[in-house]
Amino acid sequence: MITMKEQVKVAEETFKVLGNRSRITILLEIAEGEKCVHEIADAVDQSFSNVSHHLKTLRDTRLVDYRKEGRHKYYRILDDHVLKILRKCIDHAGE
Amino acid sequence: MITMKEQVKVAEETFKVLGNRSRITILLEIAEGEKCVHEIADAVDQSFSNVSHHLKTLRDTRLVDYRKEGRHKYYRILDDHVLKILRKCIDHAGE
DNA sequence: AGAATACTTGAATAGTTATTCAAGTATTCA
DNA sequence: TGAATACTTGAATAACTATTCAAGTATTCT
Repeated sequence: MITMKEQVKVAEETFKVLGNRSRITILLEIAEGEKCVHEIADAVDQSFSNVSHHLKTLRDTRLVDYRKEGRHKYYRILDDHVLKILRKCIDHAGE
Repeated sequence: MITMKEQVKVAEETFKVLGNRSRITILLEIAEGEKCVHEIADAVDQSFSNVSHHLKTLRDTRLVDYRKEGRHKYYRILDDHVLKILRKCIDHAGE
């Protein structure tokens, strides 16, 4: 049984992760279809290394996942619910 | 017409505000019904001043609003949509 | 008017986070 | 095996954020 306090903590962490423009952009990019790291870095126009760091954050919070193929890692959304929340918030911003 | 980039920026700001345990707790507290600052401070067990600072952040992002009555300020939720998103995320955390 | 209550604000500081750079690992290809 | 590609990681640092403390404003009460 998870307590309310723990739930709030998890929610806080999720919002912290979403509260960053680079990570939002990365998530929206991956949501289009799985992409490898340099494709993501190109799309979001950020350094390779920085994107890799953000991907680690997104992995650690189980928002994304990847599939290894040769020397590439194809990232994809793992938490559809959080993606929905992200999209809702973006839509809400456009009112 | 608001651009996608601007929408992402607004969403980022909203998530930043939500990505803090004190502010989440304050929002949930106010959502129960309007409360004045010292009631909120008692309920969330934080210093008066700190709560006031957080309320400023919540006001600035138009998530809360207040009604003045004598020397009290009764705070209430202004953005129900964001409250819904918060609740969804908390519920999601409890799975 | 003066004291008390309710709240805000600004400055200081301690802690956190984002970004860059340089070095590391893993896999493929010649 | 060695070079190249794809990605990760750690350390350094710069920027940002949360919290506290002290001082400020506004309103009420006597």
